[in-house]
Amino acid sequence: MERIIRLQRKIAPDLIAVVEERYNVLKHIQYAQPIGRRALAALLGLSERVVRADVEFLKEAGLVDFSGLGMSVTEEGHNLIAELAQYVGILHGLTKLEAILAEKLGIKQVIIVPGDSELDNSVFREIGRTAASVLTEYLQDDMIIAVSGGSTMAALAETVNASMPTVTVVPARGGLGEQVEYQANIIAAVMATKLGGRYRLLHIPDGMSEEALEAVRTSDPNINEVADMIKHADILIHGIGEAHTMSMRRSHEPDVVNYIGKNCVGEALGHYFSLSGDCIYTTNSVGFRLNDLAEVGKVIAVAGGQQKAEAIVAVTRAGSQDVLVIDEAAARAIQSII
Amino acid sequence: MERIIRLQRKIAPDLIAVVEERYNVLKHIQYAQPIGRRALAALLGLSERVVRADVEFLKEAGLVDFSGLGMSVTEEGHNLIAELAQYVGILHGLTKLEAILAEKLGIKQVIIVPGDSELDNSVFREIGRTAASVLTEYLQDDMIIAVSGGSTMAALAETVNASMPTVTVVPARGGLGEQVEYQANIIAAVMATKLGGRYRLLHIPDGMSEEALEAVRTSDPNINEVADMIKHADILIHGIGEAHTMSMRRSHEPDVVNYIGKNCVGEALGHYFSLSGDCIYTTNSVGFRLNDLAEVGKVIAVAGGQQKAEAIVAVTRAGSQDVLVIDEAAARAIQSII
DNA sequence: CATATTGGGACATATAATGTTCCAGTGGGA
DNA sequence: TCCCACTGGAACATTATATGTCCCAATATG
Repeated sequence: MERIIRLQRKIAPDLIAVVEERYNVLKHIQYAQPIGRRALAALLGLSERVVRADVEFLKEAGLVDFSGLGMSVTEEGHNLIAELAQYVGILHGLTKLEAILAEKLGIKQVIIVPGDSELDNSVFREIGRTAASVLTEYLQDDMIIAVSGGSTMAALAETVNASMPTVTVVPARGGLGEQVEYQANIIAAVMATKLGGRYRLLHIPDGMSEEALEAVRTSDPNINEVADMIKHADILIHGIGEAHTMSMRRSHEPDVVNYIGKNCVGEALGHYFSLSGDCIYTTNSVGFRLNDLAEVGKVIAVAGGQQKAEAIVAVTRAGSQDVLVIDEAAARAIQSII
Repeated sequence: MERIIRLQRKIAPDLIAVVEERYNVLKHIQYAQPIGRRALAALLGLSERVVRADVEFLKEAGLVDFSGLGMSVTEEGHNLIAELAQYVGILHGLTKLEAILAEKLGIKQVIIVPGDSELDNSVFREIGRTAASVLTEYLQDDMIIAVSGGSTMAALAETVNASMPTVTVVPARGGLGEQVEYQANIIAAVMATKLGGRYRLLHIPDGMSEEALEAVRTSDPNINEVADMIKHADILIHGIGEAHTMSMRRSHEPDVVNYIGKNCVGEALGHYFSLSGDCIYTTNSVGFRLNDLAEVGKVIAVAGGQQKAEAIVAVTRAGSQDVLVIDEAAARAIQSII
């Protein structure tokens, strides 16, 4: 069952919308029968003509009957509703969940990729691809895109597929502590290459002292330039990490790791957040800072896996994300904790 | 699995064509990769633009890659083909089977309703509804429709749903030996009422002697009139019966029943046919005769259940049917005997 | 270097979806 | 009994989408 629906979503994603709509229409007729087209349209929030097209199909399929009083579902239609319920339940579950999470987390749009990226690597890649197509959707000429690091972002960059020669990609923050192919610099370069556009890099390690930072800043004018581009990026697209994992990976001092582990659950762009969404700790670096958010056009967050549920909640509570792309496992885990 | 596909066929039948096409395109790319749009279009027998729309979708879904050499399926696409194979196999199985049977039986169009009408009553009704919509498709003003008797035809008549006030419905043959609601007369009346049209009846029992028939004919001018309408009907729509069952039901003489049971397998419109399609025996009655077939516009045959497989083969071999509506069980049984 | 094929792009046209409006019936309530 | 608000059916202009038909620069292959 689940597998078929996965296939469906992959090979014909627009079809599920049709199925959902027809099921929904049928259900509403059952609920309010006998009911007329106009009343039904008002009930469903659809235009009369669209409802008409739907009910004409349902009539043709023998699922509804027409009479002078209005439409009503046939016995067969009644049976079908019951059967369709669980089918559409799974189908519709995610889009419904998307709406719920969007409201609860205060995000404009939540996109849930079916499956579990921790168990199924194809789901992981699918998150990347989905986020990439969201990005492509917003892309326009001469835009500046800021990207974070991380394995998810790396997968995303690989699947970007558009021609945007006038776009510039920059890393959202310095940070050289990680595996090289997951560094923001590399990801910015990869993405820019895929887009046929330009990129600028930031060669600044995470966690430098204030003094050292200042010294590098003054000695290298490129850094301030890039930092300024980051602050006014048109699109910021970033991953979300678990606070503890990230603090370990970044080799912070043991007491800092401890402090973060005790107080924080989520990390994004070098900021560590508590579950309530407060920024508890920030690594020293050049680049994006939390109060730059207001200046940025669109913010797209990407993450997957139920382990990251708390982290996702923390980060989304902290700032105003526009789009959140997650997998089904994360979505369900989030639903259970908020 | 089967159930979901049944739901799909019911709630969104046109969508399965899309799935099939995309699967087909994907499969052909895999077979001939790397291949270009034009070559692929030629291979598939589709127009270039249509292929293009498909591959653009497949590309967006990450199932194919484009390069200067042509298109090739990604690893994910490769995996998906394997998964889709069985899904589309079932989906496509029937339409493929329709084509096979149409060719082997020499019928213009075979329509297979999924399921087994012997086991599932909804399938039985679905056959009726499907045949009714085929009928509606061909219906035009002032047409004369000849109908046979039988339970399948009764189900069909109930589901007819169109407004055709200028249409006249007549029974294809006399025949009063059966259950009243399954008689051709009643079915003609029901169907005419559903269409808002007229009907004419034939009050002649099956199996009268030649002399008696002649007597009734001369005494009642109405009979010859209706008989003439039948001969020039625009649409003839009839059921198919098992020879032995029908001969019993019609209370023929014991030796006739025996003769039919030994030599015939199929019955339609009072004619009994051998498996090879030869007319072995004909009940005496007024109305349609085999050599009237040429005069009739469209012939639609309807039947269901695997028990009727041989009967269907016999009847379709006998005359030129235009459309045959059967259920999946019958279709598979037919496939195994031809 | 010539050639055939590639993907990408553009644009007119055909087809389908949709918005909008009207109509003749027909129940139910006054 | 009459009126009114509702029904389904139909029509038509408008919009959106799909499709057919070219052309182009790039590129692998000989």
